[in-house]
Amino acid sequence: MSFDPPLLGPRLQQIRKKRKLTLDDLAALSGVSRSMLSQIERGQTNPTFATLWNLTRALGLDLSALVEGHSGSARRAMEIVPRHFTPEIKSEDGRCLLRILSPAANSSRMEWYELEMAPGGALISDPHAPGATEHLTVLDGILEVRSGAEENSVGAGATARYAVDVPHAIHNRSDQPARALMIVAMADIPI
Amino acid sequence: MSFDPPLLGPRLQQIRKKRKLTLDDLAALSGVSRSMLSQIERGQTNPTFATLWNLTRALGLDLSALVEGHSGSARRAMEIVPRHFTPEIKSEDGRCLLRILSPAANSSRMEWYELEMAPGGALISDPHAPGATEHLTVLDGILEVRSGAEENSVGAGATARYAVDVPHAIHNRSDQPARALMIVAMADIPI
DNA sequence: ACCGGAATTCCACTATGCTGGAGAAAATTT
DNA sequence: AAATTTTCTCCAGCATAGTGGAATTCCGGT
Repeated sequence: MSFDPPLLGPRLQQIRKKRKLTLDDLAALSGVSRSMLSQIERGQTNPTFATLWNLTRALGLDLSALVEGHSGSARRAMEIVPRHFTPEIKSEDGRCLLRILSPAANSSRMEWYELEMAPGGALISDPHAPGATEHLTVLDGILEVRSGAEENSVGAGATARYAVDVPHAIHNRSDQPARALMIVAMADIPI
Repeated sequence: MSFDPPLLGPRLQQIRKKRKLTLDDLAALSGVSRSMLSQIERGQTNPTFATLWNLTRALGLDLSALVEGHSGSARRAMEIVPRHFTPEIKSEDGRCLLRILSPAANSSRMEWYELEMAPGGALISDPHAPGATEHLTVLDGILEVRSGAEENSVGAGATARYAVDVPHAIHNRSDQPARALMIVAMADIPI
């Protein structure tokens, strides 16, 4: 017994064009030849797993994203939350500032914050619920991020994804202030 | 650039044996030859998409189940995504840069980005799925945000929350570059 | 309309994915 | 223990995945 695989081409081409990438651009990003990309998009070949893997990694997609579509529901106008209305959490020593960016009436399982940390600052946390993860993108400066026993240095533009159902911490051990976006997800998002 | 694909074999064999299937059984179920199944399990070949599709359909699995698998194995504590591995979307005129911060294997209904927009830049979008909302926090500069017929100016530190299941746009009409964090939620988060 | 450059498709070649049958290894039965 | 059956791996051959370079098509400017 065998099953007809769905078309990958149209979706791949849609994504590529949406990102304003040429076949050459994507070839350079993914290590898959221009010819092969063209053949995939036109449904003229059946790519191997390694080729698909390279493609999805380069495009920052999940494998299934090339196979499926999306879905969602409804909403309204616009709310502006001025800076001084944005809730803030400050550490005792004043070196850490967490600004709560997610909405107060937040029914999702995610929260997001802007973190500002002066030199010598630290954010030390106990374990959250099982399965919880954190995604920290450093916008400026350098931060050390620890999850359990593992610690890494994260520079500007880089993103750390780590478990926070274990003790975790963020330190600014440099002599420059740092700024970061912190997303906390309650068990929905695998690393 | 290319990426090493993860091993499929161990997971596939694990599933097959757990279900008490021989290679012959699975070959009949999936239409993939015994030899090929054996080669896949031993990591001796790189299967095509059609072969993988047949396998996952026959086993009643999602594609990603063969990749992520190992649900019982030790989870990695932290992943670091360096800056240059962060997928980017650039506008034609080069004035807008979107960096995709959310993870590739994103099973949540949210995506998040960092947006950089030079003076004169614009991000004009068609409606997303019904119910989708966007949460834009301006880090630096000033941006004009439009949702449907409503438009507002958003300064540094402020957050705009608005519907994106209508035509929407972001403009930088100032003479300074702007930077912002953009969270896109598929219907989970009310404004 | 013409032109030049960019983007995509075509082409021919090599490497390998995939097969069915044979043989080897493993498991079960006598 | 030997014989038999089941399961898996090896083998050789065909089809095609994937490539780099050439040719064609597309697109914007004049």
